[in-house]
Amino acid sequence: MERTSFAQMRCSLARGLDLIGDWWSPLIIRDLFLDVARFDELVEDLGISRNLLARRLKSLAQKGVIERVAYQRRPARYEYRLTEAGRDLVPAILALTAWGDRWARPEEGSPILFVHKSCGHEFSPRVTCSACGEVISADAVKAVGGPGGAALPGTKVIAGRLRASG
Amino acid sequence: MERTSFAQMRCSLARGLDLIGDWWSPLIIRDLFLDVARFDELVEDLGISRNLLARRLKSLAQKGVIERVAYQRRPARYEYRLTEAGRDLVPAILALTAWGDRWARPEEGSPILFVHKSCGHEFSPRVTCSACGEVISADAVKAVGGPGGAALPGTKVIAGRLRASG
DNA sequence: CTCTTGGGTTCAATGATTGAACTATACTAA
DNA sequence: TTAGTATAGTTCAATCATTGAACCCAAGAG
Repeated sequence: MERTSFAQMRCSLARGLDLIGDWWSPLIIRDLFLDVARFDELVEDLGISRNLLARRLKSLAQKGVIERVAYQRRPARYEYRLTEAGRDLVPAILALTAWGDRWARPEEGSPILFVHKSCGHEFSPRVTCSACGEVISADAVKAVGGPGGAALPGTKVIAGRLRASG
Repeated sequence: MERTSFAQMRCSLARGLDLIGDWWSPLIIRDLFLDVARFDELVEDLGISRNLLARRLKSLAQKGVIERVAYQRRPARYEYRLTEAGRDLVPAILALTAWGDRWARPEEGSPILFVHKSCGHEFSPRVTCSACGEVISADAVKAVGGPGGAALPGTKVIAGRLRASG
């Protein structure tokens, strides 16, 4: 009766969630992105249990999203850094943050704002179409089956439908 | 010793995660988006435990992400639909799916592909800057403190830093 | 009047999360 | 020399959540 693993599902969302690992992980990745990178800082910032943080960091490192790096020897001290995969996850996390900001913002206003260094403006992350550049809404997207689709747990019903409608 | 709630954190990512509720929820939302909307279909598609699905659906409905709608009376039968907030979450989920597709794709290829109805092209969801339209990378983003920031659990260290650097 | 369908509940067993206490190493100051 | 501090964890008991299986109930359908 372990928690059901998403790793074997034929769904990139499920497999992505499996890499992330659990509920605290997005906040850990947010913290690493914001340069809160050391064990005790993470405990203090998040209020997470120390043993749980230790396990999460190990899991994220093992999955290749973060890495453990010594920032000094004698005494050996470590911090955690985003890998390439981890940095690539940041925009998706920003998109989720923007959603939270629209639908669950504190009364006092947004906790964090983002500035795009390239253009200098404060901005809101938007999800757009790689083909035409337009902002994407749920209604404008049609899903079609890909070569990796299969009717396994996680996509048992979906796989057949996408193949039929393809 | 309940699971730590993210609802009071002064972080839109944490609050967004709190709305989503748990690990299965993104997959449930994906299924609703793909018109797998009925209780038994969800159980079959995902392989989720029935009692857990029931609790998740209640929680998502209570948080305003989905709604329970009778699609017939006599006998009363229900399906679940995304609310406006739920539909607005879809692009963020697509961004996460695209990340999973880059870093955890099955050997056989992508399980699902997306077509943008407006332009007719298959596409990959991209996160872009609302000000200049450029694709965003982690390195190009600077975070600054907003009016809702506060040094509470979840942002105890971050809040001070963002205020200082603002 | 029995069977099937849809939409759930209830239950025991097992894992995961929590918070507190503890460990270990190396430097620092008195 | 000795006490104290900083960093980075590990160990532990108690509680919570997740799992899978079994069960329930109403309303058609045969």
